[in-house]
Amino acid sequence: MPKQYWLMKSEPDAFSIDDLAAVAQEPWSGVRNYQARNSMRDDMRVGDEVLFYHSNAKPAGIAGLARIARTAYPDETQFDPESDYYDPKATRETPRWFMVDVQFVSKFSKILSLAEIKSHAHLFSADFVPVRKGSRLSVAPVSAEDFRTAVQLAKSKR
DNA sequence: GCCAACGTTGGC
DNA sequence: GCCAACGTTGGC
Repeated sequence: MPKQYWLMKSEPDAFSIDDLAAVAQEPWSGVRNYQARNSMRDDMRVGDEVLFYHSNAKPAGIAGLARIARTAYPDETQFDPESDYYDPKATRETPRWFMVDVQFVSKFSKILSLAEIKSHAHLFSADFVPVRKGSRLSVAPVSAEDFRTAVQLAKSKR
């Protein structure tokens, strides 16, 4: 399968691009959306490239790049009654939620804000998640073209 | 804090 | 299987 591209959202108050840089690699636990899970479980491959998006941030936008370092395996937090992400319907025999490992690649010198992305919406496909109204997917596929465009835009900033 | 958009749940 | 109610996401 050719390399694929993704956008993954995180609230920087909880886990930012700086946090990812500090740990180098992180299990992406806590995803509790079926579409996002299916993308991680079925489609992500080691080496896939990721736009790391800060949501609920000032400003919101793409903060840097990451890559997939490990394919999907069961998210331990679903089995932990103490966890916010506990799922009583999940069992170790039939886990419901999966996670991948995400590895830090780079932090943009300046965040590519959502406002900037929208002001250049014509450069992106209509499917590009940040320009799609009301998109709430925490993990979403991105076309190779949109990925490249986002990286170029970010790097053209100073 | 507001609220639109969207996903999930559960009654029928 | 439909769909209203509800909860959450996420930009502003």
